[in-house]
Formats: sequence, structure tokens, C-alpha cells
Amino acid sequence: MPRVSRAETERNRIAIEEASSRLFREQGLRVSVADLMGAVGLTHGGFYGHFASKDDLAAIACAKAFGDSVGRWHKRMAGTRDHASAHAELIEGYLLSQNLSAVGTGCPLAALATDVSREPEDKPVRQAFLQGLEQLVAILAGELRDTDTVTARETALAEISTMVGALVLARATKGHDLSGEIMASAKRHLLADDLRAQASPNAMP
Amino acid sequence: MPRVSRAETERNRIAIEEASSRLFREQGLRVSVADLMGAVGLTHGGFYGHFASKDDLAAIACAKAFGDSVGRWHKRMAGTRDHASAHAELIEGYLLSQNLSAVGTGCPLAALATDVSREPEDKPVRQAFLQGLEQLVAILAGELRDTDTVTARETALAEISTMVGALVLARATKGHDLSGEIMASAKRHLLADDLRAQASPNAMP
DNA sequence: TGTACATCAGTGAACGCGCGTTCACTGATGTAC
DNA sequence: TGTACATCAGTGAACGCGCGTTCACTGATGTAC
Repeated sequence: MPRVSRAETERNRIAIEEASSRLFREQGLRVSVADLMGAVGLTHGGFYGHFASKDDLAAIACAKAFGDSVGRWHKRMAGTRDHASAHAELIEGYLLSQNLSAVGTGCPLAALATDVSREPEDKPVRQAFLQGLEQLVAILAGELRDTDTVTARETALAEISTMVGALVLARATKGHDLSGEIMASAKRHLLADDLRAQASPNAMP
Repeated sequence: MPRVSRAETERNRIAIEEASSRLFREQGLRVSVADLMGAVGLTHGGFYGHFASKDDLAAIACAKAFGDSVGRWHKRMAGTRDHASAHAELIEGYLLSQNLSAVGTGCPLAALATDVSREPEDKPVRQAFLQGLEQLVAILAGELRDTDTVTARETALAEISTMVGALVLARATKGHDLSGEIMASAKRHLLADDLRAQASPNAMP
């Protein structure tokens, strides 16, 4: 039954983007167009009525995944009393053990970084990834009141590296004790840094 | 010209393993059997004379990649005066900017973690990855003389998470300023921790 | 050392399958009157 | 509001291609005498 209403078409487009955002994170950018369309109950042929190419959708889906993360990070910080506790909340929320399995709804940095690094430089998904990473870095740095913004950014970059590395390694070793050890160790070290920062003169808001 | 000598056959097998170890890291576990064989000048049909399956070779190639890393880590530490400088050497050697491009000869943790995490639990490459990671953790923890071995292991796990995350994110943003910033920030934070550890009572060897 | 023959490493066609993208087609939606 | 018709979202076959694995075959290597 072809030719659906305009409202239905728009809903389909959004559904494809959402399903792709999830499936790309779960299975990588190699998921087939047929699988992406099938996930919302459509066939592959209609894909090009919505998107110029699979590469185009990859960039859109990647940006959408970062948008979800930004929203989740803001929501987590909403209930906190100060910058220090907001910062700790972000770290603890990121290194929750349940995030191990939640690849499709989880952080696109951990899910897509390696896939993106293997994409040619001109692919649009690289730009989406770069901008998404910058957004998350800015949020985390915003909760760090170090000596200056340069130091805050550097610290945020190092901390995000730790969080992403821990999640990626813990996922690769899922089912073994090491997996949980990695998550716990990363969390403990990041929060210990927090305590040191709070103890230092310019640490409090 | 089929049927080569036994010595030649053995050399071919080793060449396939070495090429695979490199190609899997560069392009992921999805590299085709034909490409792997083609990389050493053979055709795809002969593959199953050497290996039971592509999954089998993936585990062998992964283990080989970790073996290379272990060798490189030991070589780096060889010229150092004490545990603290050996530890710093490992961090600096890992976060060299030239490692950004050297995916095929670089650390399998950064190159393969996401691919491995997407493999089913029973695939042999997961075991090879787990054992390889444990080897690298043991080496790094061995250079950390914290209060006890448990703390050393925890610190090593957090540090390796930082190193892997930084390399993975820097590769995904290659060509942009952010890429170098990530590597530099991770290195600086890890080495700053080193100084704190050296200043603490049980830090020196 | 020389000969006859068994072995088996590597070849390339074939298996059934899936890939990204294109396109003629269908028929319900949207619109002009 | 009702009718006629143009639009176009989605379908499914088709394009050329590549996938992992199998297998009959080839002919140089290895071995038994």
C-alpha cells in the first residue's frame, strides 16, 4: 500500500532516524539499508525518498545519538546542588554497569569512535562525531572550576578519554570479572580526582 | 603453481597471520578472506588449508597483535632506571602522535575493542582479547608501586582506560585540532598522577 | 643416486546469500475546480 | 461538498559486486624402493 499521508511520511522518516541511531550504535555503521528500513516495517527501496545516501543517514543518526546524550547529561545534572556534584553525577551516570549492555541507547563516543575512525575523512559522519564530542566536552568542562578554562577543558578531555576507554574495554570483556573491575577502577580514579579538585583553592563554585 | 614446499607452506601461514593481524587492526574483523590471502599473494581457496575458519584466524591474529604489544612494552621499559620512569615511558610511548596513523601496527586494545565487543560471546577472538588485555594490565601494574597490588591493578586499569579512550577518540577526530588536544591532555593527566605517586611514601622502588 | 608414485598446497569455479543504489510501477493522498 | 486527476511514498525486481565456505582439480614436493 504505497503513498501514505504527509504526516505518516514524516513519522516514518523520524522512525528511520531513531532506529538507525540505535542500530548503528549496536552493530556499527555496516548495518544494511534493508535492515534499517526493516526495523520500522518498510522495505529498502523507499530509503532514497528520505535520504540522499546511507552516508547521509549515518551523519544524521550520529548527530541524533549525541543529541540524546546531551539531553541525558543535562537531565542528570538538573538535580545536583553544585558544579562538583554535577560533575560527579556525570561520571557515575556514565560508568553505571547497566550501560554495558545498553549500547543502542548509550554514548555514541563509545559505540561509534572506532567505526568513525575507519571512515574516509570526507564522510559526513566524521563531522557529526566531532561536533558531538565537542558538545559533551563543553558540558563536562563547564562543571569543572579549575584554575582556568584551558585547564578545565584539558581535564574534561582526559576524563572523557577515561570514561570512553573504560566502557569500550568493559564491553569487550563482558561476562568476565575484568569487565566490572575496569568500570569500578575508572569510576574510583575519576571521583578521587574530583575530591582533590574540591580540596584545591579554586575548586568550588 | 600449486604444492609448494613445507618450509614455504609454513612461511605462508606465518605471512597470513601477520598480514591479518595488521589488516584486522586497520579495517576491523570484517576484512574478507580474499583480501587477507591477497595481501600475501595467495588466492582465497587455500585459506582453509591453514585455518579452520575466519573466526579461528581472528583469534590467532588478535593474540599475535597483543604479543607484538607486549614485546614493544618490554623493549620500551628496558632502557629505564626505575619503576616510575618505566611507567612514564609506557604512557609516553602509547600516546605518541605518530601512533594515530599506525593503526595496523599499534595497540590492539584501541584497534579491536569495539569489534570484539560486537562479537558473540563464544567467538574465540574474545578470549584472545581478554588474555591480551590482562597481559598489558599486568605489565603496567608491575611498574606501579602503590600501597598494594590491588591498588596497583586498579590504577593500571584506569590508566589503560584513559590511554585507549584517548587514542580511539583522537583517531576518530584525526585531522582536527581536537585530536592532538585529546592525546596531550590524556598524557599530561596520566603523568601528573605519576608525580603524585612518586611523592607518596610507597611510590619509589 | 635414480625412478615411480603418493601426497597435498594452492587454484578457481561454484554454493547461496547479502550489499548499496536505481527505477518502473502502484495506488492512496492531496489538490484544483 | 463532490469529482477528476496529478502527485509521490513505498514496493520489489534488478544492477554489478563481494561475502565465507566447499570442492574437484593440478602438478610440484616428498618418499619408498
